[in-house]
Amino acid sequence: MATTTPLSLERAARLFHALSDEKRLRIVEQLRSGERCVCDLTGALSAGQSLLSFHLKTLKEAGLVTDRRQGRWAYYSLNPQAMAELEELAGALRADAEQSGPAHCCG
Amino acid sequence: MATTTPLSLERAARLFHALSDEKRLRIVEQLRSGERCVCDLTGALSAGQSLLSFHLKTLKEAGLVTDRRQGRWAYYSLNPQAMAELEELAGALRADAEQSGPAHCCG
DNA sequence: CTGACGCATCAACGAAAGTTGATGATAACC
DNA sequence: GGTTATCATCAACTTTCGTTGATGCGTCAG
Repeated sequence: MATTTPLSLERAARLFHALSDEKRLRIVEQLRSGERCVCDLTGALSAGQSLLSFHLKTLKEAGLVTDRRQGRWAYYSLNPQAMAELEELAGALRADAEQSGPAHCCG
Repeated sequence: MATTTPLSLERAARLFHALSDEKRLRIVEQLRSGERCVCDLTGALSAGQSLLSFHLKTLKEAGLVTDRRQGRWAYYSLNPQAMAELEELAGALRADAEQSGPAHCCG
């Protein structure tokens, strides 16, 4: 069996928080099909450029996206490693196979 | 190929938000090994009873946990269905296999 | 019936997050 | 060199969230 990763709750909270906003999820949805520049995203989400920068920064600080500068454009794309980490995390939160019964309360 | 689920971003944001707090993650961690009453959790997290009720309500409203009343105790446990939904969601957010290339910006 | 226990709910507060508009930095175009 | 386009950053504001202590409700024990 694979040794379960340390499962840092602080890290987990950061990842989940970055995905806890609908606009950021829409950004991720856009990036699934490849990298996008900010101006593309403002169009797709019909949101202000300033707001997009804010959300992209949040996603970037969580490690979920990476950015690449080319000319005057900034291209953002998903970080596959972080997405894998997320999926692994979701699996790690599931209930144990062996339950410890209803248990005597406040023991 | 499997048809991708509707993937409601509103629902996804709700789930992720419920898990975006470290204390709530600690609650989930506790519940992985079976149901617990509130007084057990206050001990495990060394947090006030009022605060626990607040976080448990957040988790419950997101559908991640269920509660059962017995006598004067309230037992909380994980909702396996929601945990599965979470894992499925994490998988659905990964990048597509076929990328649409760097793309011409602002097309 | 009375008092103690377990829990939810409420009000109040401070902290953090989301939003908007303005400003500034860098790169391209004329 | 001056102008325009793309994007990041900042200040200011509003909303939401997390936290605490007090209050209320139901349940068990004496």
